[in-house]
Amino acid sequence: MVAGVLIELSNRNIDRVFDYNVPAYLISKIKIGMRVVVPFSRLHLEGFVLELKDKSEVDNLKEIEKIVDQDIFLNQEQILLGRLMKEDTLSTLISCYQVMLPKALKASINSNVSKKYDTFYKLSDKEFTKLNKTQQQIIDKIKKEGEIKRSAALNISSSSLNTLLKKEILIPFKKEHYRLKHTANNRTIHKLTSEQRQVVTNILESKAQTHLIYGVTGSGKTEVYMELIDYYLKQGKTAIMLVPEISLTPQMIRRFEERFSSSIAALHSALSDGEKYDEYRRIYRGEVSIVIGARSAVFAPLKNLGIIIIDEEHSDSYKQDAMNPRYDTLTVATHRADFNNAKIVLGSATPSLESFARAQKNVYNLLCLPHRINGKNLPHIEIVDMNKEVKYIKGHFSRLLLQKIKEKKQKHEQIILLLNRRGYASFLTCKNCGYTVKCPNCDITLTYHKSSNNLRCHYCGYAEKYLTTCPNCGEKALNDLGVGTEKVEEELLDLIPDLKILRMDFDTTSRKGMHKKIIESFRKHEYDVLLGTQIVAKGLDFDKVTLVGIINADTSLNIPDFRSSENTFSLLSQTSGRSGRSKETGEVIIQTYNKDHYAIKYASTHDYLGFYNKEMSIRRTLKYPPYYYLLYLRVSSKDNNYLLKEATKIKNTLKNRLSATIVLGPTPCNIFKKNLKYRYSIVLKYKKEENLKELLNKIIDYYKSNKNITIDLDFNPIHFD
DNA sequence: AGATAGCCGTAC
DNA sequence: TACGGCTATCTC
Repeated sequence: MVAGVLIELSNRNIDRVFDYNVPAYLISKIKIGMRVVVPFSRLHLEGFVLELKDKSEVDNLKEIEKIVDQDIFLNQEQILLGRLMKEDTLSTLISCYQVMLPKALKASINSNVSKKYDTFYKLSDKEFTKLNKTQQQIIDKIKKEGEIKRSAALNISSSSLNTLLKKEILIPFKKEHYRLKHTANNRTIHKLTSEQRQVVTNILESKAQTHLIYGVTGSGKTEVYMELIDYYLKQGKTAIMLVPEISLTPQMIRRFEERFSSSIAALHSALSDGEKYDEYRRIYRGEVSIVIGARSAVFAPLKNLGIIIIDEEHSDSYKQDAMNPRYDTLTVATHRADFNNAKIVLGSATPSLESFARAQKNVYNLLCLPHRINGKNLPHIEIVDMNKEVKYIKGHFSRLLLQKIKEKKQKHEQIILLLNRRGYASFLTCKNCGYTVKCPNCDITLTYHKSSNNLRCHYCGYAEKYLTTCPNCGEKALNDLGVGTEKVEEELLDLIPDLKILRMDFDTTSRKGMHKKIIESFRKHEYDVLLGTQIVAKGLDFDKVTLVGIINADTSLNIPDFRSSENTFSLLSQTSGRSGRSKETGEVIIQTYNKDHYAIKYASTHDYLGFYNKEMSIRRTLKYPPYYYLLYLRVSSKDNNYLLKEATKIKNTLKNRLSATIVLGPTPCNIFKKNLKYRYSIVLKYKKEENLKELLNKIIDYYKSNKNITIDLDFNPIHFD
């Protein structure tokens, strides 16, 4: 027997099947989708078996060395999905398969991610007489429960236990235990409002594949999701529940565990490799029927999928853009829905323009939840014009915001403050000559990290010591111009000394489990204020929060990105939505220097539709999504002259061969130099272009052996750097 | 990715 | 003619 194996190296020259003989002793074991180790050139590499056949066209085949994992391998659906993803993204096929499996499964690192076991005891069939009281206790317990965990038996008596073991009355055995604990459920079911019920019924009765729930913050989307999932579980099907980031998972998991008796698995980046490994195997073995997780959970190998829910669908975390394959979660979900005949439900208070436009065109089924479930109105939003306030500003705070914070504290209510750090980093600039400290490898400003007191490059990891003297002019005038949550916390404490402030940002949440801790202690009202970056905008649900303050609404407006208005609108709306979710009506204060900007205006009146219409007209004029598709093509090389020459050649080829496409560039990338390589981008705008992928494949093929130039493709890009 | 074979220039 | 550097090719 011969196996066609796809090798783990992600290189376009070898992104195809290589044939190997299957040794006799593996013939009965080997299956398509299994990971195997094969000799390749002088290397021993892992690969996936994609074909099994009688003979090969090639002579002198080498042999498969071993099977990596007898139990976990790509199923038929995943094999197909990989091919579709390759077509979608033009990435290597191997990279598409690699994202589907947690990296802990890889043979080379498998050695330190092992299964964990507990020791249990059960009764042997040995006759026994004469037992003392504690021994009898142990025996009784085992008779009642069938088996007993070692730790439980030790609670009774270790010496009695040892005697029983010595007499071989008890036999020890090992049982795997999964690292992540999932708390038992209490079947808490909230009764749906009639509005929620209607949405559920509509989705279940509709023939559409994809549904968009446009529901204001606090409208109870999660209850709708759970009700839908419940329906499919009762049909014997399974469900995937996707959330944007880890920040949402603990809360979501808790609510799901309170409701469902079937087991739930969690998959997200905050899990250790071991935990991921365990969770993946639980899913694979069919021990769970609901998977909750971030982007990559869309690949969860659940069988008989009934529904995929994408919560906060506007979130940019659903696009993988830092690495190949640059896939889009919704596209993957659609392939899986096609395969399983499943439904997709998107939900958001601020749907992406792309999704809402599709809903308007009836490509998606549109459902609305216009009211909050607590019956209260959406919070009242007040805009503070910081231009007029300028004389009175203390630190970053206007008079109104400060006064409101004091007021709420007095009433024992809680406050969330958002420091909008999108497009805003902490960096050092010389007051004397204007010099900013940059990375020697990448053309970007180094970011100042207070915790480690050094300057770090965001892109390549380069770090250098914190400077005080300017290397350019020699003056002691280097200054930290960025604003971090630490600085704002200091300011606020100066102004209101007895305020209890809890910070939540990348630095405070990077340690494992910290995120959950912060949320829990704020929920217990151990603090008055939760001060954080974007992370506080999403999905958090605290009863006592009645004031949300947005310290600086503007920074994200200034990013050179066609989506900056949309992102700002959605950030403001989402953050505002954290206020007044329970008994009290909430308040929101937005501090801005651009009070007339439409994103801020529409956000302050909770007018999604108004924003949508305005933004759509701009997108139409400027030929941006959803009117046009975008492709971001980036070329990079260490040789700038050569690169520019080749980039121009590529641009001309595209321009000459594509009739219905707008070709822009080549332009130096926002990060012109990264990791010692220069970068240019070419942007394509198109609606329908039959030959696009064929042509792109030819271009990629032409350069695939050229080590001096790298081509990256990103369809429907989110970031342009 | 990493090894190798082929092709050029130039150094002695 | 011998060696180094560059590039294209190959790995079942």
